[in-house]
Amino acid sequence: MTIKDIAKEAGYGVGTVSRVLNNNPNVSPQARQRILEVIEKYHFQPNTNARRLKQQTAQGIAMIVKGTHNMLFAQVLVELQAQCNAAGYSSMVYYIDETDNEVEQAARICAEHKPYGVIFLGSHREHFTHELTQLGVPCLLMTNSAADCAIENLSSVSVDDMSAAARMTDHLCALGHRDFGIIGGFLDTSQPSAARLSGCLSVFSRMGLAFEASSRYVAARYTLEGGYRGMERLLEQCPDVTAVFAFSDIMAIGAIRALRDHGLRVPQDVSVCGFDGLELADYLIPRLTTIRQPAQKMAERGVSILIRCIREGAEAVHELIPYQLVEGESVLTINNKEE
Amino acid sequence: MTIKDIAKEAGYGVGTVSRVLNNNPNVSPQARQRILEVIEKYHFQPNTNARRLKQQTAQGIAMIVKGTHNMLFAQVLVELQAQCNAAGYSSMVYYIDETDNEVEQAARICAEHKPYGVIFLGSHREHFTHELTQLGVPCLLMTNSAADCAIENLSSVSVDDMSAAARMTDHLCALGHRDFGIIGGFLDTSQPSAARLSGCLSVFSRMGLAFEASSRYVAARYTLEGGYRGMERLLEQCPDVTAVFAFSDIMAIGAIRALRDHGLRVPQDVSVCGFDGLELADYLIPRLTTIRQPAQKMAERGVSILIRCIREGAEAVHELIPYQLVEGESVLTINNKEE
DNA sequence: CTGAAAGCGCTTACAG
DNA sequence: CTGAAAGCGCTTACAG
Repeated sequence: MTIKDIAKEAGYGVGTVSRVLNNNPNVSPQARQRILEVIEKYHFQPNTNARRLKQQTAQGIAMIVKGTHNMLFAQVLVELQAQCNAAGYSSMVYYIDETDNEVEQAARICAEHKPYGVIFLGSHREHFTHELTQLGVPCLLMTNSAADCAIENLSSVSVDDMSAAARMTDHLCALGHRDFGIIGGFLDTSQPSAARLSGCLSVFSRMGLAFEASSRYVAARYTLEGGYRGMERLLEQCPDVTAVFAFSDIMAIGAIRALRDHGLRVPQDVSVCGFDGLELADYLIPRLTTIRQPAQKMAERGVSILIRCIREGAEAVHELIPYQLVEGESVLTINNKEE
Repeated sequence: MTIKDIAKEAGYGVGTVSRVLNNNPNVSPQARQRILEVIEKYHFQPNTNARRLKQQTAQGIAMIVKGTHNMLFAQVLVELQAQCNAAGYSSMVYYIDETDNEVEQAARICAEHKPYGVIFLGSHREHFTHELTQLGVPCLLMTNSAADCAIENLSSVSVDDMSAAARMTDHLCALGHRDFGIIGGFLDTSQPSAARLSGCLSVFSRMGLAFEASSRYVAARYTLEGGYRGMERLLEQCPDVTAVFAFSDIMAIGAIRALRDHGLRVPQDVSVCGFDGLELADYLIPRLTTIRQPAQKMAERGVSILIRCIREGAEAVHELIPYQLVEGESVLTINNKEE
């Protein structure tokens, strides 16, 4: 069933059928009505490939998400889609494997779907090379700064990871904590984890605190199980910790469960804080002390920046969004008896 | 940049270029090499629309997800994608608004992308009419039975909601509970909630228990906040409840937090159980007693069924997957002093 | 192994 | 307002 069949059945030419399909006003009411009838009768759907081939048209905004397990991404994604729709762009989500090269995948997706722009959620820094410019469309990295990539078509929106981690560390220190454990991502691949760790370290050094990273920083996946196992390793390697900083809320949940399974209570025995500020964090018992990355605000800024790049050919920008320290119930003041 | 430009630059015809693009063996090594060079030089990507227009080719399997907030869907989705990839199909995820008509959206998506098949996660039963057959491809509804829809191209894979809810209710009764509250979805739109409620009711009536649905069944959205507010309403309407059955784990988390905020502990004061069996349920404190819907198993069966329909034109089937009652720490035995 | 040509289903000036 | 025709970029028999 093609436009030709419709034309024949309706007794008009293909051009006229095409016009009614495209809401072109230059069609007589009776022609329109008759053609609409036939279209309805056969539930005709014009071939999009042919249509696009002619129109050379693009397709909204592609969102490439690395890993389906990240709840922060899920939250940001919802907001991104809402913002895109509000701005009149359709959006398309592509989940790719955590081990895939997102830039290669983006090239494939651009070739197939010709989006106006591409948004990345999650990234391995090493993949973001100048090859990205060959995509030929504006790109945006979410929740992760790409300022130091210096790729001309790549913008980014994120919180200042280093500063946020430092802020949380300061908070814990102010409450009397001195013996820290950290559960974060793998430093060679997770840029945000590296930034957050350096934020923590800067506070430690300012406070004159020793921090044996080899035993007190545990690298794990950003999952419940990662947090759980990471906490178990911390308990082995430095059972004296009074405060554990998990670099994601999900990891923090895993860590809290591990502590409980080892007979320790949060926050009475050990304080635990997270990072992300998921809605979930606010419903846990204890409510999680965490750094909130404002998903809606980030999405709003991200889409706005990307659209300026698309429509006006604006230059890439790297924007930092204010984070927020959320005080929950998972962190307690400590009286350091040793001091 | 088109195949024609490449052909000219390489000194061959477009046919030959097309052949190397498609790995057709009928190309001399030197032609292949030369053409590949030129392709590489310009980073040429063939136009997918043109390609598809010619090949009339389809595109893997479309997954239409209603609402981005459902964690069970997120889990199932991951498994579905893995299964599709393993079977050699690419997959594409389309999130649609909770208020959208998923069948209309599916029609649009089929017209645009011509998938081999469509998988629905989440549904309003009323939208699943015989219009679905006009999609012309096999469809599959996940986590929700479509047996009574009797649509010839629609299969489904789900647990037996009624039986699962009855099983959980039996379990609670066996532990001595008599005063129940239920937090579920809106019965007019959520088919699974209706089935689960009827499972509960069947046990109540078998046990000779009165259940005033108007006050003891609270309808809410399947969200943390829905669970929280639902629990608050239960506390108002029937403060005597000893056991609360939430029809999703996420709702259960919200309910537990609400109880805590009203000075009640779980499970010491009130028992709470969920439904879904998310990985998260196993990391909460207390671990959640829940019905596990085996995401991996369901995805495996779903994809296998859909592929048989696609490849062999097999008839739609409606398969029930065994659920599992997971005993966590959120439910306690009760001594009914009144008896 | 290669090229010229037809055709996929549509849109859009162009001429009427 | 309408139709005939060109052409979007590719693939694929067909003939050599």
